[in-house]
Amino acid sequence: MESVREKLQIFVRRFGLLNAASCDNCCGEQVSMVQSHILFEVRRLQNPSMQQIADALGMDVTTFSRQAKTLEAKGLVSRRVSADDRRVSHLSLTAAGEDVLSRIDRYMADNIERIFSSMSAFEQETVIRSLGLLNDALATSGCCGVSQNNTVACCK
Amino acid sequence: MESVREKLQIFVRRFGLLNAASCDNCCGEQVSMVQSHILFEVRRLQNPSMQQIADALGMDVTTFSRQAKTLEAKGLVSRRVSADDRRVSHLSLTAAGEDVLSRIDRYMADNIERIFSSMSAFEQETVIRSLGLLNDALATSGCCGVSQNNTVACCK
DNA sequence: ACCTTTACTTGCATATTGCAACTATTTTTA
DNA sequence: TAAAAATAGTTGCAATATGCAAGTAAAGGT
Repeated sequence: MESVREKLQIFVRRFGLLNAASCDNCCGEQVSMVQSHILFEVRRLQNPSMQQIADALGMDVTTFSRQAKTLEAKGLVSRRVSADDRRVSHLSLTAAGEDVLSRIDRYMADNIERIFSSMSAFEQETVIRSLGLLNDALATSGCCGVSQNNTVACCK
Repeated sequence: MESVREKLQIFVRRFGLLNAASCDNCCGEQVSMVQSHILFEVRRLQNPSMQQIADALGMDVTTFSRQAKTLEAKGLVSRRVSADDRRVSHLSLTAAGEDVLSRIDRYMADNIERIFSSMSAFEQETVIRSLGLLNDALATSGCCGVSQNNTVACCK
């Protein structure tokens, strides 16, 4: 029998690969997979600081700093120093950045649609509800991305 | 409203982080995250060839070759040349490898239990069934890990 | 004013990755 | 059956990603 862990592991891996394929196929050399995750989060959390994004992605701020610089150089994000606190920089998508991200969106949406198309309407709804449940449970349990000092890395 | 894509993306990222934490927390310097995925697959596909594992993980064979060498050097997997075809090497877990993997298993199982504990029995069952549905749908759709030449990378 | 904390950046050393090119072993084919 | 093509896996190499330690600069606390 397949364990829950196994199901999760395999699902996550497959979706990760889909994600990678998405970067490759619709914006080729433009962005790497981490970079597409960054674009995704910049849009999701509106006007986030560097630290916020790094936390959301569970990545080291120093690594993030460099990736942000790269994305800025590519003209996909822009940076604005906060008026309140001049230490913090807020990132936002440029028009080009939004464009890249929406191409990725479209690719993912197509694939998700194809994936879901093999299910009945009822199944689809069940699956979507389950994903919501899982996300809530993950956020509540606070056990993802917990580092040794017990700081939660990602579950905002 | 949160889109399905958003739900999936976030869930996958969180689980990925949990996975990373799992490597860190229970076998620290021992194995990286990709390496734990490799151990996982070596066990799952019994006596797989190099190519098979690389395919399952959607990774380049050359990268895999090096990772395999590292894991062998660490004494976590062992390699046996096939009798049928002396080009292929089959990998298997050593006792040490099984040990590491089962520590990761335990860590993951604990976390998964904690995550699921906030749900009702009914919800748990729904979620687990949904994961099965999703995996089947992903495998059927053949859209994960499809590279430019249309070869499916992972959905065996 | 001084000390501490916070946000972010850089130096450095290491690890990961993919492509092209290589060896070794089948398999095909002419 | 000998030569050609395909397959499994390995290296060279150059690019990229990563994390830690140490730095700068700006707030905040006392």
